[in-house]
Amino acid sequence: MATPRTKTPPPVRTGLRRPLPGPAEGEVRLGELNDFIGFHLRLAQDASFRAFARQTGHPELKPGRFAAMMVIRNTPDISQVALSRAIARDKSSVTPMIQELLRRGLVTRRPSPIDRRSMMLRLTPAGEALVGELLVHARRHDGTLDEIVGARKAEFITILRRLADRLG
Amino acid sequence: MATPRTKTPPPVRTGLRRPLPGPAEGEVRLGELNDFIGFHLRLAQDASFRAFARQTGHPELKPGRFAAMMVIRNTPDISQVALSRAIARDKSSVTPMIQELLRRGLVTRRPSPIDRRSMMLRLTPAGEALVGELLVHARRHDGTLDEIVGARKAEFITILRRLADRLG
DNA sequence: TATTGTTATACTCTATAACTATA
DNA sequence: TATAGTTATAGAGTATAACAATA
Repeated sequence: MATPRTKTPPPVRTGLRRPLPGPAEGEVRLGELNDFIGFHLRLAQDASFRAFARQTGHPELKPGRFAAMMVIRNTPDISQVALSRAIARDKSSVTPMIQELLRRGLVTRRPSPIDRRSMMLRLTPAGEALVGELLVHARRHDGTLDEIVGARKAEFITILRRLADRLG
Repeated sequence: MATPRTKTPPPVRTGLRRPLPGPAEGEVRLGELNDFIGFHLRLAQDASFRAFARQTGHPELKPGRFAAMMVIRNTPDISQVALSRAIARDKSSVTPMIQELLRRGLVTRRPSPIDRRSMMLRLTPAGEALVGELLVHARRHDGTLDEIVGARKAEFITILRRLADRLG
């Protein structure tokens, strides 16, 4: 307080968050939290997200973008609203996302000839290339998850899907 | 553009996000995304989070706060760093969270007699009361999740825990 | 009337880096 | 040297509401 603080330079944002240590053994007691599915869902999703961001060499492209590009790739000429439903986000959240992908030359937008309100999205060749590259990392990442999940992968995914479906 | 837009009033933030519709059947093709654990983890976590926020009558208290309060309740005199590890967040993320809980009279902070750098956190009676109340909703929420998950709940949680542990 | 997409607006969460005080 | 906690700073993610164009 007595000494004037030197001006803080803007922190460098790496976008690559380092892994955070989990709770140290015996350090804390979670109590009933231990029985809550929601709590563990959050921790697992968070860890998975971080691990993916770390492993892919593209810290600027987050899993959310990757998922959107995958959907566009698998459903060419999809509209923004349909995309927003597929990734469970509001359409107003999709707009800036698509704008970024457009700016980076990864997707194209063409007006639909059928419905002049809506736009048809497609990946550009650059977009296809990037998705292909990210897919390598995504597969490796999911391979890691597979090992952790074990033999019951299909059942595990079924349950996750059921959760997402029924809670919507 | 031609017509000047009337001044937009600041949007009302409810904090209670409405449920978003999932992908409509047959509308999109997710392709390989369907096999990725990470993708379904995200959708399930997101849906669970929203459902919890909707059901509890306290839109101002998010699951993150609830988890933190539970940890403090179960581990009285825990330090902020230990808490940050328990909830897998950086200590700098804990500071504003604790400040909010302090301001609202839900926790107390006392300097540790052993280590004068660290603070001991506890719930106030008001904090205990709030946690107790939220716990009712959390239990109901998790009961819903239980039904969806089915008989294999224990195994399901074990897998989630393993994911969080090994990906850290 | 309803829907697609955009814009204005703004909140929440979270992190990094530097800093102070202790250890 | 290392750790506990704070602060300055800032980016990512996402939402609500109103709007224009179209259905």
